Amino acid sequence: MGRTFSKKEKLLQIAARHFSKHGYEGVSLDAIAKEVGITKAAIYYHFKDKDALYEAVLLFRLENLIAHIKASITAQNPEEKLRQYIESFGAFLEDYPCFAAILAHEFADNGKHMSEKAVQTLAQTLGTLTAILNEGIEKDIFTIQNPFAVQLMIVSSFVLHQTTAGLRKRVAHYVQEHAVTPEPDIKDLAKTLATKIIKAIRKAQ
Amino acid sequence: MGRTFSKKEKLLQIAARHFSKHGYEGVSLDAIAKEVGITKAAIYYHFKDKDALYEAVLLFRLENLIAHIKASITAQNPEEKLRQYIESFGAFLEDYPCFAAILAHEFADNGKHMSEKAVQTLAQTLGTLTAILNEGIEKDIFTIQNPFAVQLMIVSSFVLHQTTAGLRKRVAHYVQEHAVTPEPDIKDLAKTLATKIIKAIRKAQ
DNA sequence: GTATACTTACTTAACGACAGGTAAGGACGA
DNA sequence: TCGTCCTTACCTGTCGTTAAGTAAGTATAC
Repeated sequence: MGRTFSKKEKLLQIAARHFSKHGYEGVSLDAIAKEVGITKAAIYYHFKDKDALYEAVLLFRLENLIAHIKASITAQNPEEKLRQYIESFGAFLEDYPCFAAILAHEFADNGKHMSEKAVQTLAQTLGTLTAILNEGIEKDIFTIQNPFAVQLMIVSSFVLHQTTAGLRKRVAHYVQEHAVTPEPDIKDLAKTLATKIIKAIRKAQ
Repeated sequence: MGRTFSKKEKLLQIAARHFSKHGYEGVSLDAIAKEVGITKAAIYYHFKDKDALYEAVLLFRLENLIAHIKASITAQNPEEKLRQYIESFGAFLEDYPCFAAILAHEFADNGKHMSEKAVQTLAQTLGTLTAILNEGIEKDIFTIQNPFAVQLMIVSSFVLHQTTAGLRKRVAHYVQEHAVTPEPDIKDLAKTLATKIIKAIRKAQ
C-alpha cells in the first residue's frame, strides 16, 4: 500500500535532489517547481524563501542522522561502539545519497548556508564520537586522539565516496596502473574504514 | 623585489579566490572584474567564456600539483615513498588553499565542471599512488589495498581539512565533551595521516 | 440546510536585479 | 598603421520574490 505524498513532501523530496546535484546557488526554484508540478510561487506558500526551503531539507535529514546513529550504538566496549558509529554513519549516507551530496557542498563552502541549528545538530554526531574516543582512552584501549581528526577521516571519506562515484570512474579511465578492482560499495568501505581506523588508533598490546 | 603581475595573472589569481569561495555557479564575472579593476568585457578579451576562465584556473594548479608530488618522492622504499606522497599532497594544499576549496567544490558536484584534460591530470596523482602501493605489495610490506580507497582517505581528509576550518570552529562551540585541543595544522595532519595510513595497511610482522 | 466567513493551496503575472555574453570603438605602444 | 588591451553600452535571459486573485474546502450561525 504505497502511501501518497502531499505536495509539500514531494516538494521537499525533489528540492533535496536538486540541492544535492547543484548546490544552493546552482538550484533554481523554477526548476524545482516544474518537476513538482506546481508553480514557483507555490513554493512561497509553503516556505518563506529559498533559504527556508533549504534549511528544511537539511535539518530534516540531519535530525534523522543523529537519531539513526544514537540508535545504532548498542555495544558495551569502546572499540565495538566505534565500529558501530562508523558503520551506521556509512549506512545512513548510503540510504540518503542526496544528503551526502548536500553535506559535501556544505563542506566545500565552509557551511555558508548552514543555520546555527543545523550546526548544532551536526555537532551532536561529533559529541557522540568524542565520548566514545574518551571512553576508549580512559580504559586504555585507544591512544590519545584528536576527535576532529578522526571525525574528519570518517565523514570526509564517506561523503566524498558517495558523491564522487562518477568522477572516480572518469579518473579510473586514465590510470594505467589501475587493475580493475571492483569499486567497493559504501558498506564495504565502512567495514574497511572501521577496521583501518581502529587498527590505527588502538594501543599496541 | 616584488615582481609585477600582468592584468591576466591578477585576473587568474582573483578568479581562483572567487571560485574557491563560491563554487562555479556562485561566482559572477562582474564581481571578479570589479576586484581586478577591469570591466567584465575585458575578461572576454582574455578568455573565451566563463568556462574557459575556470578551466585555466583549475588546470594550472592541477599541473603544479603533479609536478610537486613527483618532485617530492625521492625515497627508495615504498613505505617512505608513501609518506612522502601524503606529506607533499598536504603541503601543496596548504600552500594553495584556494585550490583545495576548488577541488572540494568539484568533488561535491561530481566533477561537473572538469574537462577531460583536468580529469586526466588528476588521474596522474592516483597513478603515482597506485604504483607505490603495488610496489609495497610486491615487496610484501603492504597488505593488498584498493588504491581508490586509500586515495579517497588521503585526498578527502586534506581537502576537507582545508575547507572546513570555519565550520569546525562553529561545530566545536556546541560539543560539550570537546576538550579544547588545539586544531592541528595541515602539516601535523599530514604526519598523523601518513602514520595512521601506513600503520593501517602495513603487513603485520 | 443553507448562507456566511474564513482558511488552504495554490495560479497568473509581474517586478527589479543581475547573470553571461557581445558589438563597436578607443587608447596606446612598436 | 597595426595589433594589443581594454571600455562603453547594451542585449537577452533568468533569478528570487511579491502582489493579487481564485477554486475548493471547512467551520459556524441561523
